Amino acid sequence: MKSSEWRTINAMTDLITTLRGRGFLQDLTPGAEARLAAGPATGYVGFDPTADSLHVGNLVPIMGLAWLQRLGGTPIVLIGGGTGMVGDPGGKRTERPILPVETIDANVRAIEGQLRRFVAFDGPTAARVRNNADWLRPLALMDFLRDVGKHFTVNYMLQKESVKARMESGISFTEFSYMLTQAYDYWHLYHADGCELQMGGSDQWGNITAGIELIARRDGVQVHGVVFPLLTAASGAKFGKSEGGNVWLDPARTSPYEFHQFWLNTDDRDAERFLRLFTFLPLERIADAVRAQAADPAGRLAQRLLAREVTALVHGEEEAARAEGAAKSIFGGGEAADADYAALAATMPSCAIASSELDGLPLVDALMRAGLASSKGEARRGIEGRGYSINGVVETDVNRRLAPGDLRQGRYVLLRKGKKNHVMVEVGQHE
RNA sequence: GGUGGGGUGACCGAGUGGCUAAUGGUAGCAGACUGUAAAUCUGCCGGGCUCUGCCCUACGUAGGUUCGAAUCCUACCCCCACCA
Repeated sequence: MKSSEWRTINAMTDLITTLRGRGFLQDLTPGAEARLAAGPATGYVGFDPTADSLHVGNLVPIMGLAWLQRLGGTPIVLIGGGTGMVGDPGGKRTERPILPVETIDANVRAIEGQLRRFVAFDGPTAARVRNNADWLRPLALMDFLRDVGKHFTVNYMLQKESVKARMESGISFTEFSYMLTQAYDYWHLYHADGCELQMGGSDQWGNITAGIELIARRDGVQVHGVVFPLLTAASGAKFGKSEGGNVWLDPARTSPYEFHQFWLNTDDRDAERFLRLFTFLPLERIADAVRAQAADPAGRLAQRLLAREVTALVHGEEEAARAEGAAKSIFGGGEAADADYAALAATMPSCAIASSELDGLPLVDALMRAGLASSKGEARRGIEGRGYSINGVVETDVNRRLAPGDLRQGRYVLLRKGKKNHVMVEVGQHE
């Protein structure tokens, strides 16, 4: 993000205006707008520590927090190290597995690191990280029942969509109680950090309002909530999936190249919406890009801009440029020039193979190693269906074996599945 | 606790003794067409192999009947509905 594009506006009233203008506002509690117009607030968003990395599906709330800070507020990142042990019934059709405590703790640390790319941890509105394990795990059951449970009727809880949706398939008492633990989080952050705003996906509405309810009852204070729309791609597919897997922020899970490709492949119908949600670009700049896109759809300028910006935001300018260069080299037509191979290897998914193994390695095995096939049978069928290529040349021989002659730059072989999935096989110097 | 219904591949959902690795739909993957888009059409879609074929695993779990079982029997586990 270029510094010229950062806009620092102090009036907090702009938060709602900005969020609304960019499509973040699904719903907000009565009074939220007036409160935010009155001055900067401290607000929080919770993240589940169910994996050791956040994924693009988490980006909307992350951007929400970032805007909060840019417009004068203090962001709190709440990591659910305690609630992660319970599991939110919202959006889930079935009971969630409960993760071991050690796993959750490790995930908490990883996620915290990733969020540092989006919010500043210094300055007068420095972001704070809180882990609800700190107050939820020591919490005694009797205290919880008295201090939190007493303020809610089961009738109220049954009204919540997240619970209603599970009345058919069943819901455990543990997950039923989830909203109370989240309500308690809000109450705790209100007291410990003066937090007056909670943001989250629209599936969090019930949990957020439960927290507001708790604070109103115990303290007679009105706090606020804002929820973001849940994203679906125009095609109806789940947002944030690619090749059947999540698109992660962790470069070790999703390479910068793949990350860039994910955004580049955005449906035309989603491009504008995504530019507003996932970049800090001024709305006028986005409108320009959309106009250019309409004039020349094949140029896909909006997607290019989106991919460039989001990749830079998550992985840095350098990685974004590298991913863009790799895309150009691979999709520019023809086989990539020899000299490009080393550069491609730096940003694309890759897999290492010992030099002693390469000669004579069956292609089907190489494809498995590269993760481009989940079984040899699948690899064989794919080859027969003209779905795989080596260094840009379609391979149709099921019994094909790799040979030193396949190496480019002495150590690279580019395997491709379909049009878009590439893995750079890199031969190790040793062994 | 009682009565009834049910547990099939990623999901939904057929299938009531051999022709069933199991109909159909969705999702996914690949091919064609394109703009690395959408829509459409085509193929694939449990795993392995010495691959016009062969072998293994699979229809909640464990046994049993049978030449042969997802299909029949027994026990157990789990889910749902109604009643208590």
